[in-house]
Formats: sequence, structure tokens, C-alpha cells
Amino acid sequence: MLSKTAEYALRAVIYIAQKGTEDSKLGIREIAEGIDSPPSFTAKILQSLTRNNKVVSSVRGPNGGFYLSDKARKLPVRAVLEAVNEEGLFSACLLGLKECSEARPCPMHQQFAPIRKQLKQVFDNTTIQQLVNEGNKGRFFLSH
Amino acid sequence: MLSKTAEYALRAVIYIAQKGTEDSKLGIREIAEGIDSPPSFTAKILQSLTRNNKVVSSVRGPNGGFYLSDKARKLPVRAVLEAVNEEGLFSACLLGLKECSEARPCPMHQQFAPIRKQLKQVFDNTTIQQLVNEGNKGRFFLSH
DNA sequence: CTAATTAAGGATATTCATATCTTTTATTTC
DNA sequence: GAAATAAAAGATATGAATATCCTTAATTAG
Repeated sequence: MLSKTAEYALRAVIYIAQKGTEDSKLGIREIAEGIDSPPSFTAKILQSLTRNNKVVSSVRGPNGGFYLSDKARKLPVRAVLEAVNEEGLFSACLLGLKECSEARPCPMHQQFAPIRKQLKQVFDNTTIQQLVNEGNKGRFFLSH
Repeated sequence: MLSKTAEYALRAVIYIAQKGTEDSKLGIREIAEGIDSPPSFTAKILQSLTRNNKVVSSVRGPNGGFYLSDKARKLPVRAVLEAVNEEGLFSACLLGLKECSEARPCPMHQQFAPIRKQLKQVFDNTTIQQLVNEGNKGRFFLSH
């Protein structure tokens, strides 16, 4: 469904938003451990999230690390997928056909259209903060 | 969303059902050309569809090739994904978490559950023949 | 200013999906 | 039975996603 990159990105952002603040930032090791992901690879992904888009904030040096601004917490979850170029999910043809469109629909288009629409809605209308609240209910990620 | 393997599998099955019959089977080259896919790779995928599952029928030798039995045409589209081991789509956690379940939902679980359910319904309740009928409306694949 | 810390960046390695090629087997036609 | 045809099967190659490592730059504390 999603690439590993997108999965780690989402998990990392939720984790950082959940456990980090501007005063108490999270290091890459803690994040990777918390979301059970490879540290170096996760670091690369976080670079995309701090650069391209402005989802995650970071500071180098002692007491440095990653955190999410209040503004970032209000971003739609979709912003995370944007940052890692995973937006094909919302537009690509299910059968992988270039020509597929509303005007020239592939055999699965009509059936799939409403699903894609819902998918879009979820990622557009859910904020990162909302996911954090969800996550806190289930206390999903490792704390330590 | 889907792997290339799954995309080619779906396209191939629809194409074969659309243009082939037991009396007039389709060769791998025609299929690959028709659905715009690499011939050898498509051949491998069709092997999965003739073996593991019994979606596609095949005959070797002169006038041999691939076709779909009437029975196969009534199979749910899901059977194609089964044959190529792409069923994770219906069960895997969106965030890639092993522990995720109704009892212990990840932060996106509640939002994603109805989408996954719909996805499942589409693949379960749509038959291959229905897709062929859809496809015939739009005459999507190359004919020659 | 120096040393320590931590993310950023660049280069490289590994793995798996994707893709190709060759040989074998089954089937048909003559 | 021999030759031709076409899929099955096996071996191998390629490429992109995944993953690691090493160096650089920024920041802080002393």
C-alpha cells in the first residue's frame, strides 16, 4: 500500500509530535527505536521532512533533535506523504495505466474512484495532532 | 498502491478474458503487447495464475495459449491478487505495524478501516467478467 | 576557543522486485 | 515418428527502494 519510506515517515512524525517538544527534542536514535525503524534510513527520511516540506523542525548540536511546531501539528497528514513524494496514491490508476481518467476510465476506475476519494479525504482532513490524540489512546509506540 | 506484478496480472487477466476463448487462445506476445507489459515478466506472472490458483487456463504447443474458462470468468477479482500474493492490501496495517489490530489499533486504524473494508468489497464482489464488460465500454486495451 | 554533540549530506552497500534469457516439456501437424 | 509451436521452468541480470557508513556543518557547554 505505502512504501517503507512513507510508513517510517508517518510513524516518525506521529512519534515526534507525541513525545517531543521544542524544549525537549528527540534524537534520531530514540525516534528510530520508538518506531522500530532503521536509524540511518529514518534520518534520511527526516531530512526530506525538514527540507522539502516544513513538517518537522530540527536543531543540531547538544540538546538538539527533532520536534514539531504547533503550526506543523495542524498540518494534514497528507503533508507527510507530499514530503516523501508518495502522492501517487491519490491519483495513479489502480491498474497502472497512464491513459486512465474520468473521461477514459480503466475497467476498475468506477469502482475505485470513491475509495480513492475517501482516502484523499482522510489524509486531507486529518491533522497530525489528531493522530497523536488517537495514538495516545492506544499508547502504541515504545516509550522509555 | 499495487505492485507491478499485481498490475500486470490484473491487466493480463482482463485482456485474456476480453479477447480470448477456449477456441481462440492468446499467445504471450499478443497479451504483453495488448496490455503494454514486458513479455517475459508477464509470462512468469501468468505462470502464477495458471498454477497456484486456477484463474487462467493454458495449453502448450501449436494453437496453444491462454484463455479463461467460463467458471474462471465468474471468479472475484480478488482471486487474481491471491494468485500473486498481494492480499496484504486487505489486512496489512497502513503504518506497517505488526501489532495493529481492532483490539490494539494504530493511530490511523479507525480512519482506514472503512476504506479497507470497501476495498475488500470491491475485489470480493466484482467478478472478472464484470471488469471485461466495463473494459468493453471503454475499449481500453490495444486490439490488432 | 575547544571539545562535545547532533543533524545534514554524500558515498556506498544490500536487498528485493522487476526483467530477461535459455532450456525443457507438452502439444499439434504432417 | 519428426518438425514446429508455444507455454513451463530455471538461471541470470538489472534497477530501484531500502539501508548503512563516513564526513561535514551547526550548535552548545565549558
